Amino acid sequence: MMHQRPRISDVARLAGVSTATVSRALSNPALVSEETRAAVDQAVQATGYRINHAARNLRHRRTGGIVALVPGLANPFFSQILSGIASVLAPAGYNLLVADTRSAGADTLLSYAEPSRADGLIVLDGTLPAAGLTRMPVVLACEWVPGLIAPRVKIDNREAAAMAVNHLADLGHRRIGHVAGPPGNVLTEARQAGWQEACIARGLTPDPALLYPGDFGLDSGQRAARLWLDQPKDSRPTAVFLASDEMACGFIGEVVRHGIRVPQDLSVVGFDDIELVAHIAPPLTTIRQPRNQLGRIAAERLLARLEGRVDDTDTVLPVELVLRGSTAPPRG
Amino acid sequence: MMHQRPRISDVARLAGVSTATVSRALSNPALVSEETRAAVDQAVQATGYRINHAARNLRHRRTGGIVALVPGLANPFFSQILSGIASVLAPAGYNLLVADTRSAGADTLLSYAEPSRADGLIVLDGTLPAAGLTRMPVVLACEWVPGLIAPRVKIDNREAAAMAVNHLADLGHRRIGHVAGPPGNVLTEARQAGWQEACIARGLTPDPALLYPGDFGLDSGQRAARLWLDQPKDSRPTAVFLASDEMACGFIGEVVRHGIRVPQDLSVVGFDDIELVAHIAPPLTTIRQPRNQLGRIAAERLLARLEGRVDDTDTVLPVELVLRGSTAPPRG
DNA sequence: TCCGATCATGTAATCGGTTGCATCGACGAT
DNA sequence: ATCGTCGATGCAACCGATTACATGATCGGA
Repeated sequence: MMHQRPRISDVARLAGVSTATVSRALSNPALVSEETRAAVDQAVQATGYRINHAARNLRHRRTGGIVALVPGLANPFFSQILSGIASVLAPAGYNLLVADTRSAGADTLLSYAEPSRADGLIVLDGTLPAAGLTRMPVVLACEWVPGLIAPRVKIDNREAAAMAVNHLADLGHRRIGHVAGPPGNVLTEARQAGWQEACIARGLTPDPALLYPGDFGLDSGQRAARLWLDQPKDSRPTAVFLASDEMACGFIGEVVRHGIRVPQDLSVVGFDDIELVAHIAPPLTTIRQPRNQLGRIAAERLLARLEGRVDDTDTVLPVELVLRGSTAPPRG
Repeated sequence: MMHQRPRISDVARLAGVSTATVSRALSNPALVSEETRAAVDQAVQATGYRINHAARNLRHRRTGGIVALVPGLANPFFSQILSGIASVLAPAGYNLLVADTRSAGADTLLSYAEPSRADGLIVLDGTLPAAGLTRMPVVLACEWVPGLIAPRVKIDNREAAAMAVNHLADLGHRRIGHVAGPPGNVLTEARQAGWQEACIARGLTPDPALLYPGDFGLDSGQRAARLWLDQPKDSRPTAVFLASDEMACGFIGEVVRHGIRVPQDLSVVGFDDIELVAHIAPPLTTIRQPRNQLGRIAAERLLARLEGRVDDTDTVLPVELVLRGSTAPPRG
């Protein structure tokens, strides 16, 4: 009678060889003779043997897992990056472990950065403490932790913001507002700086009255819209660049509800190009980030690092201004 | 000079006890004396010892991981369920492994259902073969595999569809269309059946001309809209119930682009209540699914199963019809 | 004073593969 | 005929923690 699950020694006994030979036949077939290989294969079939990963990993001193630290799993923006990551890791034989940095305590998170839990880390959250992340190979994707030396895969957020502003300025807008991301976020800072610099470069004033707080979420876009609606008509911006598409949706939804027409009365540019915004009314003009590719490249660079190819350079992916229906020249 | 990472024997030597005592002090402190515990704690501090999970798991014959099989990680619908799952698993000390059933071969997927890779499985994809999934504890969430005996956490899709139809019928609509999900999907079938039955119950005819193919995706909503636009004005439905919010967005975007006004010319009801649809113009009337809760409960039931509490009943969560701006009485 | 119960701790087997080293036979070269 | 080489395989020591069992100390009770 067979015990629980068959072990390698069960296969060895049935094939009439040692466990060492079975192991070699399975993981490096070139090392064993043709006949032995056949005998082992048949014994594996007969017993229904499946390898025990825990045992193999213990011996190999690796886990076969990669952790992705995500600030908000429910966020469609990050899930598309995750999708890119998964599409690279799965074929490479790695497990993708996902941890939400929002719903876990700091100690829990750091426990993911242990070599016995995962072989590497992909960090999508720039607000984590750099200290805890140095114990294993790390790649930063999209966001990044200031002070942490590790390869980054990202876009040029400053330049991207400038593209948005330039587009609006080209249309003739002179007062271009900005709804920023959450305070302290590296993306927030880069995009806001890009907005400021581009305004100045075009001879426009990035007045504080044109800057609205936000946090990338839908509701904060709505709140920004209320602030905009409360401003006197002749001093409020005729165009707004928002640091995320979600905020842009919240913003447009709110102003439209108050009778404002987009783009006739107000032009709006978003950021990210999440799938949905091509289909809302009006379709959103936005900056497209190659999210899937971003995830894929981050994963590839981490794998390269695990194979010993160390390369601390940053990868900067190109963005694209997608012109749709939410922008037009100002009235008058 | 310390070797690589400190092992339990390093701690033992420093504390002047055996490895067994260290193990006990760490995992079951009640078993050791006060002084020993203090000595061990101090030695742990001094060495910076962290447990090796692979070794512990090998001995315990468990992995500490739960796999979620997701059809399309990038889909915001699923990522919210994942978020619920993660919020339960992390505090319980389990790793969440995510695998995208779309981007992996069948053999790869089945390899996730091995006891040495994970302790349990949460299946969000109803199109998987039941055969491979029986090797470990499974819970089905949202979608389910027909023929697979395992607890299901889901909503009453028939009833939910009926709620949508009844709402439209109450408004006075007599021709109510339906854009279905992908063929063969269990949700597609249940929702379509609910639409049919409710129509009949209200004395309406679920004419085949009122039924449009779809696949839950944005584009298929757009395609359905083109079909609708091509129909003669006096025979096309005055209201459409779509099996997903994404399709509803694609549908509305397309008809609005052709000068149709929602809800004046056409009423639209979606399904899911993904976050964004509250903010588009017009805000979408839809069926809300408690996605986060769905994930949480699925995870809790799996954990219960892992602790030996077997319970094969289904959990049916309540849905809610959310009234917004995309529905109104028909003209005339 | 002696015995059994109780508590703290150590010894060593165990979880299940992997792999360095040794062994052995066959074969080509000298 | 002899030696060196090479290919195939087995032996046994790992990887690092857990835990059944054994041991020894302590203590209360007879």
